[in-house]
Amino acid sequence: MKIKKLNVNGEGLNRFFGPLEARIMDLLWSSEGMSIKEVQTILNQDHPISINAVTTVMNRLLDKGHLTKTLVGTGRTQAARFSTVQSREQFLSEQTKAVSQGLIQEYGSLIVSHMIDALEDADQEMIAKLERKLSEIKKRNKP
Amino acid sequence: MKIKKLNVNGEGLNRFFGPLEARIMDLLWSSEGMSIKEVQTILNQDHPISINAVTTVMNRLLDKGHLTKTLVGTGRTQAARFSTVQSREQFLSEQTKAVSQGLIQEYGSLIVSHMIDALEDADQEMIAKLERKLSEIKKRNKP
DNA sequence: CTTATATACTACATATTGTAGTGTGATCGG
DNA sequence: CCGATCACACTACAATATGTAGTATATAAG
Repeated sequence: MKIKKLNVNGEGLNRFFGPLEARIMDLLWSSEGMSIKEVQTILNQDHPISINAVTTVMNRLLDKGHLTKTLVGTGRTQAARFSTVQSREQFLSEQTKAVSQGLIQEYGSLIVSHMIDALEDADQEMIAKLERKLSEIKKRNKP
Repeated sequence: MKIKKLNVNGEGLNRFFGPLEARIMDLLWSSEGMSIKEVQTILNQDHPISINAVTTVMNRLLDKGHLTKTLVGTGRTQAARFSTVQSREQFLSEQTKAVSQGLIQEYGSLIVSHMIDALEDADQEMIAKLERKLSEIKKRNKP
């Protein structure tokens, strides 16, 4: 359930998945589980996609441990529901944590500097949050 | 000269390059340029590697813009020197900056939190640096 | 029993990376 | 001056990841 490669470009889930994989995960995170057919129907509204393509990719996500499958009914009425294993929040948290830890360990102050630079253009909120966290750490480390 | 994928696992240059690519870049960054043969000779001391493998990978790094080639002499005495385009520092700075910016833009406070958590176990020095940077930003933003 | 449906299995295309075989041009030794 | 040798290029192949599609299977409806 851990991603190996991070797409440096690309937005949102595309950082962790291929384009089709990302759209599928997105749909499943926005629902309480869907059948392959349901996923295909929705994706097909954007641009034509075969049910086979969707099936393969969903099974791959299953193999990788990102999805689980629950069989409901049999045969023609069988509508296996695919659901995500982690919530979107859990997933993003886990992945970004792994990336963060790796980068900090590896590149330390270099990353911190860049992060700060990136923060300058960003939210005041975030900077405030950073300050609070910092003072927490200080309190904890040298009491 | 921008890396597309970041290997979430792996150490050092292996985050940005494949294993062989990384070893080659490392050698070239530790020298003032080397010929293919020189690189192969050194790599071959660790484990056997053909000059062809080295040649191909170095030419790929050339194609990607990570290396430059300067021809010296001709024929059998021709020893094309391959050198890095950027210094290791420039390269790492550029790449980590790209990654940082992307992550901050995309995941904002989530990344900040994880960074901070990762920092807790890390250097006091770095935390101090972070504080200084923070107060700089504050001064600049609300004077 | 035939057919439609939901899904699986298999196969193929592209990109990336590591590896190796063969080809080419030039110089050196005899 | 001709063949061996060297440095390098070009091409090809394997493995992996991802997107796509053809065919097969199981089952329920009629």
